[in-house]
Amino acid sequence: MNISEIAELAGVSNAAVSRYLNHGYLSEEKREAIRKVIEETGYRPSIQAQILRTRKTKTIGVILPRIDSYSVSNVMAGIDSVLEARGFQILLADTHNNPDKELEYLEIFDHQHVDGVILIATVLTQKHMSVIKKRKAPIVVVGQQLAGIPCVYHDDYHAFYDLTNLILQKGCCKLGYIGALAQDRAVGQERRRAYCDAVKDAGLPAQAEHTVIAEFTISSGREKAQELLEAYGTLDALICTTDRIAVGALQYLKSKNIQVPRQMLLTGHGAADISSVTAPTITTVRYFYEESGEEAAKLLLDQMEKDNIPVKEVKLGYTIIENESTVLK
Amino acid sequence: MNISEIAELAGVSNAAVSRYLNHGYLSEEKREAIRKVIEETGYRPSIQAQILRTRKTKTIGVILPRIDSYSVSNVMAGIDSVLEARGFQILLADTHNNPDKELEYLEIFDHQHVDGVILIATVLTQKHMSVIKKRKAPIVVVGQQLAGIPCVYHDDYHAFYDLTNLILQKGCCKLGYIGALAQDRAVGQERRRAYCDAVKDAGLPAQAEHTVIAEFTISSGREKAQELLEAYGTLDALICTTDRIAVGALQYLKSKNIQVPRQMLLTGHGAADISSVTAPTITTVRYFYEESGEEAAKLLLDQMEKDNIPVKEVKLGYTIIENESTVLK
DNA sequence: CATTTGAATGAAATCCATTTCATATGGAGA
DNA sequence: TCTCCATATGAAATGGATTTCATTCAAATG
Repeated sequence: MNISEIAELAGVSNAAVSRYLNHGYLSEEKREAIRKVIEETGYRPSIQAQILRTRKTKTIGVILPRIDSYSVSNVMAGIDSVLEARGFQILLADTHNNPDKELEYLEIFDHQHVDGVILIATVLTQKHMSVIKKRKAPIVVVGQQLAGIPCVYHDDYHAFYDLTNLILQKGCCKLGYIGALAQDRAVGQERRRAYCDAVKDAGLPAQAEHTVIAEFTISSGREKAQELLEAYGTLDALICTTDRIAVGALQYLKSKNIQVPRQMLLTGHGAADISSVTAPTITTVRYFYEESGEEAAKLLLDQMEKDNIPVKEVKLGYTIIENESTVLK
Repeated sequence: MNISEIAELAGVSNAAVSRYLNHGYLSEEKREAIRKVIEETGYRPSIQAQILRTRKTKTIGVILPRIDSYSVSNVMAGIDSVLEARGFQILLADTHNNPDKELEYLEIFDHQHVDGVILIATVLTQKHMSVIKKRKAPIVVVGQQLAGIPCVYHDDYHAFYDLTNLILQKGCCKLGYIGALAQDRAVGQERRRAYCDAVKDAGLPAQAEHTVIAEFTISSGREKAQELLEAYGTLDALICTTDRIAVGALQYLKSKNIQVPRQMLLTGHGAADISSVTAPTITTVRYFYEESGEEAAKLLLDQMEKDNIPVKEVKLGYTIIENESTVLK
């Protein structure tokens, strides 16, 4: 069943059928005749032929570090809900945390395939920058700020500045920070910078030294908490860059009989279930992952539909959720 | 840059270039000439044109209930790792728990788009069955057994039969079960059936009555635990169909000063972090989600590559992880 | 030596829609 | 009455590959 057969059955030309499908000039009689034939035959135009001709795939490529992550899968849910409603398909590219794969997929997607790309980024190298800037198809970056590129990111700096201040206001003066690798600018650099600025602004510059780097796991949190405490002696508050790390830290503190929050305050980040079920529950920061996905999808659609619009960089807020681990009774 | 231009530059016909790309008969000289021209021009054949002609998209559609779920995103990671390695792209369809959407996407994917479909299923209606059976393109169902359809599923029955027996062997005789809606055959029906069979086989048929249905949330677990205990009096063990529900139940028990495991044993399912960070930690069942995704992808590829192969139904095992909530000191 | 057989090749058909171009018609405006 | 314009229409070109078919030539087989 192709357009020619339909045309023949309806007694019109190919062009007429195409006009029917695309709402072009067409008399009422022909329109009706074609409608009838299509209904009877159940004809559906070949998407591939349409793509070949129009170069519009109605498909968006999403490149992400790993799908089985709380934040990423939530961003994805947001992206999907917007694109789905607009009739776009999603091509998924999971890089398994391999930054080279990101560039590879960008290249694959670029090569006549998708109408736009959303890149959920963690590490952005110099090479990324140049590749991204050179592309023609619309792109939106999620999770990292990238000057001059449309992006949606979280306010890591102020989230952690506020969080650190919250701790300082409780009277703590020997803080420690468990962070992440600096390669990840948002999570590794910005959060740490906020912690350091906050303690310095509070007149406690020495505290800015008390930082270690962990992986995003419970066991790493356990190890790094130990490392931190052994290196800098007893602290009175521990700020962790993720909930998982905070849970690991809590496990270590418990094993050493250090009471939270009585002897030490503790915070995490992410507002996953995990921080609300420990004893004590852990103070954390909520980001708006799903919303960031939605926002990114909208930004992308805007770029695709209108032309000559300004580059938008969207910074999303956060909510500090204070739980038992920072509340002194 | 299209194939004709390359052909002209290399002084050969279109067909020769196509043969070069597809490893057909070609003399060494022409091969080299074409190679050179392609290298110089950076030519890449149009994927869309290839698809139009060959009807092979090198794309697999994955339909799932929601991506922001622990189990689903892990299955997805498994699917991706296999397909990625074989050069397939993944088209994602998130139904947001709407079974009608599943059929819709199946239809969309069917309409000349993907080489195969993986359906991560929760609810399978009669309509699903008939639609699935009528399809021509290969399909694999994950998470539910479907006689006569290639599928990969977890051994829900034996997992919960074993788990219930584990509890019974500890001397418990007043059990309760918090399950899920029967629409979900694997999670709702099979697990409950296993619980009921186990208590009956142990000579405690009355316990089979002690069941309620919850949603997959912590708060629902809290409510339903209350409901169960208020309806049937004090029990000595509670079997929950997910870790989240178990965590909710634990919260309720704590609020009532019922000691776990001293006064009541408690189990969950899923082996997510959440069951390993509560106090006490909760005994749970691990499924092999990522492996199920991998297996499904392999099954699909098999179907696509070989013909006339038997329908395979793959049942994957489980591991019971005994934590503090069932260990009496 | 006659005859298969296999490798090598290009012209043309094919996949299936959209779009351009040329042409026709009826009505509005000058 | 003469333009001009919007509507209506189909033939043919287009997008860019793969595949069939016919043909050639050389080597292998009997």
